[in-house]
Amino acid sequence: MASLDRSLIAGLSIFEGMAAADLDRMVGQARSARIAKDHLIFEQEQDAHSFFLLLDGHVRVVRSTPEGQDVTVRYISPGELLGIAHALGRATYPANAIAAVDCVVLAWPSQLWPTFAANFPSFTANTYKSVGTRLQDAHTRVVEMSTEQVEQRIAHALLKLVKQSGRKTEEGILIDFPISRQDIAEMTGTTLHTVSRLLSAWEGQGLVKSGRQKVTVVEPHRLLLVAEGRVEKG
Amino acid sequence: MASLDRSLIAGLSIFEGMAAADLDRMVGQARSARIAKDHLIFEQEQDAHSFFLLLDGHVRVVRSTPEGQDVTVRYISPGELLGIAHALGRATYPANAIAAVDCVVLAWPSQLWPTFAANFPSFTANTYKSVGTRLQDAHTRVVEMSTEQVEQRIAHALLKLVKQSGRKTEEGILIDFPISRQDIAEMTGTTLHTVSRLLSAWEGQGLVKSGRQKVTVVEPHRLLLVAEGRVEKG
DNA sequence: CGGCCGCTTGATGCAGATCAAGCCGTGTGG
DNA sequence: CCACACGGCTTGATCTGCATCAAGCGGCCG
Repeated sequence: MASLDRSLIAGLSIFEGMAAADLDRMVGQARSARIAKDHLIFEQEQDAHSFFLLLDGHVRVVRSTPEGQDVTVRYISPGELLGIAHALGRATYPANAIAAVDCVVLAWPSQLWPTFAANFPSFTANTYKSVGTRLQDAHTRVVEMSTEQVEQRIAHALLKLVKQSGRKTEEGILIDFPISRQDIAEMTGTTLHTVSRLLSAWEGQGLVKSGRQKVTVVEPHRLLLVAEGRVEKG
Repeated sequence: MASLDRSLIAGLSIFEGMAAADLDRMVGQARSARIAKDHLIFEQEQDAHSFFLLLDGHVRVVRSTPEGQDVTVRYISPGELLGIAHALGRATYPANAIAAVDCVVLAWPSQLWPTFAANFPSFTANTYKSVGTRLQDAHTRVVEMSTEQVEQRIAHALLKLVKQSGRKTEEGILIDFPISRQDIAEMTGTTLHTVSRLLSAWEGQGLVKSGRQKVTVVEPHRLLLVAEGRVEKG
């Protein structure tokens, strides 16, 4: 294994406020791994042996129901933690984590968590702050599902993805990993058919451009109007 | 103010593992308050000056949308913390907290949180464990809203309330605080009309008994079958 | 005693799921 | 290097669960 170096992680906001020596100590206990596209990083219900930091790539976190329906909980971007079940008092992973593209992660054994929590207070505080954000996000999503039409939910989902992983191109802002109609449906509690129809309609109005596993938002501002339900349907 | 005593809080699971002296230290910095039914304990968007422990009563936590629709995030039972925005890196409360009945709370100024977090590690760990549970609950709710019919969601909601605040009576298990059709609708993303129709139907089948702001689950086991969608409609 | 709040119940409408059929681009194996 | 199979997408037709609209009831509280 190539030796790991604190330069991998210094500068990530989750490590903000940590001394260089402490960063070295953390990196020293990590192993790195590459995960090929479409492979699992961890699996729902399984023993939460490790927690992870995504260094490169994009990860989809999916909860599967007993009936076999999948619901996407969130997408993880580089610099974020995942699989921190132990920090939240759980012994198993609550969902599947799937590499949306080839990924690189750092992994620590879960039993190190208590030591890290005791010795690296800013890391701990930063982690819980991000857990707080996730809790807010989850509640926001419950509110959206309770009060908004499908059209608004899909618009909100695209805007969230754009904010999180948008890359500027000459056509607009591209969501920077492969994402299918089905994936968007699983984020918004609808079907790929409805997503397809709406994207087609929006493409007709010049709001977005999209293709096979690819979505570019051309007019974020007008899409936001749709998301907020402040637009009449043509 | 009557003097507060650690016997108020010793024995609550959130304080498990704490020394008596530390409990005294925490209680010593709290003030207690009574909140009359239907009054706000804290308000969405306002400065999160305090966090609270519910000693007695029941609290409804509600997010209001800009359009004025309300979504119930959760119900709080005695022994639970609420308003811990600061612990999650937020400066304002994310929702309204409304006393469902007359309540008694302990309140601590939010600026004490960092001290508590530094000095009372088991309290901190217990708190984050319960935050973890809330995050799981929120995700479960997103999954339910994405995959289940209204009928199943309402059944699940009633079973959750029964588990959390059920009181055995001769007729069945009573949800132990006033809860209206509208309240249940706000928990499940539906309308009071639909809730009313379903409760009437279930009453006809002997599954529940209900009246003005009152629901008793007569046959939890059969209601669970409904919740899991394993029952054909008569 | 009267008004209001919580509840019930019928009638109607519609957003979006489901059913169905076919297209296109891409990667693969012959 | 081509064919073809498969995965992702589109688009029409139909169906339906639940919201919405509408009206009225009853009991609790002031």
